Amino acid sequence: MATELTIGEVAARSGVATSALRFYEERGLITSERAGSGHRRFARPVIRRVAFIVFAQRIGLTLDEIKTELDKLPTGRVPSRADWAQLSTSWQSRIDERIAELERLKEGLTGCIGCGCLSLDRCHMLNAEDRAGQRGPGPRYWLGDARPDGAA
Amino acid sequence: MATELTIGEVAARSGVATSALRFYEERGLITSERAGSGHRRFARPVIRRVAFIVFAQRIGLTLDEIKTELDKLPTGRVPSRADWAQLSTSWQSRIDERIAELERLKEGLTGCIGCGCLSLDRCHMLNAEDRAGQRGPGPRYWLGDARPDGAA
DNA sequence: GCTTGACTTCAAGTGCAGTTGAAGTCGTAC
DNA sequence: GTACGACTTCAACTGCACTTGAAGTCAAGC
Repeated sequence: MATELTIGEVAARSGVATSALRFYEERGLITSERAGSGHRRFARPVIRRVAFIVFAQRIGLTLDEIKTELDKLPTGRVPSRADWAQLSTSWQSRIDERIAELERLKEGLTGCIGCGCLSLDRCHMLNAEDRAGQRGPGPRYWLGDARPDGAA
Repeated sequence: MATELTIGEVAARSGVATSALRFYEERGLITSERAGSGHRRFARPVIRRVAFIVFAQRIGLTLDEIKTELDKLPTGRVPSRADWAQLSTSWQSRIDERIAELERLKEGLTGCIGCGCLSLDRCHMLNAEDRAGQRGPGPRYWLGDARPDGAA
C-alpha cells in the first residue's frame, strides 16, 4: 500500500462514501493529486481531515463553516497535533453551548410545556444564538429572541 | 379576542410563520376548523402543540417523528398537564443521549483528533444509535458502527 | 483480448423543512 | 364603494448535503 490513497481506500477507512468525498473536494474541504490515469490520489493526512469533517457535522456545523475552520490549518505542511488542537479548542465552547441549550430544553420540557406556563411571556427556553436556530428559515424566535412586536 | 385564533394570531404568538403553520397542518401536526369565509380558526391549545413542535425540533426530531409523538395525545379532549408530561418523559432520555454524545465528541476532539490516535481502529466516538447519524445518507459509521469489512 | 470493477465527469434527483409567488377572496375602515 | 391587509390555494422554488445515473476510461485477472 503506497503513501497515496485511492478514493476507494479513503472511503473504506473513513466510512464516508466516495460520492461524498468527491463532493467535499469540489467544495474545497479536501484536496487530491491526480495519477497519470486521471484517478485521484489522496495523501494520508486527508483521513484526519475527513474525520474532522465528520466530527464537526455531528456538532452541528455546516460544510461552509467547516471549510472556514479547515482553512485555518497551515498549508504546505502536514498539520501538527498542535494545529488540530487549536481548532478543537474553539469547539469546546460550541459544544458546551449546545449542551447548555439541551439542559434548558430538558428543564423546559416538564417545567414549561408539561405545566401551563407556556404563555410565551415568561420562558426563555430557546437559545437565540445557536446555529441551528439561525440556519435556514423556520421557527426562529420563541422567546428570548427579537420579536417584531411586544404582543403576548 | 375569541377563543378561536386566526393563523396570523397563532403565528404572532408562536413566532412560527404562517406558511410553516399551513405546512404543519398539511402534514397533520396541527388541525383547524374553518370559519364561514374559509379562513382557518385554531383552538387555543394549538399554541402548546406548536410550542411542542418547536421544542422537539431543537432536540433533533423530524416532523414525522414529532407527528408520531403528537398522535399519542388523546383526541377529543384538550390534552392535560399529565398527557404532556408523559410525552415529555420519553424525551428526557433522548436529550440525555444527545448530551452524552456531545460529551464524547468533546473528549474525542482533543483526545482523538488532536492527538494521533485517529487510526480508526480504536476510537468509539460517534454514537451509531443517534438519529442524526441515521437520518439521510452521508458519513454513517466512523467506528462503533457496523462496517462492511474489518479493514483498518 | 476481453471482462470486470474501480475510477472519471457531469447533470439531475432526493429528502427535509419550509418559503415565495401568483391569482384570487374576505372583511374592515374610511 | 373602494382601498387595504389578512386570508385562501396551488405550484414552484430554496438550501443543505449529498446520491444516482449515464457515458465513458483505466487496470488487473483470466
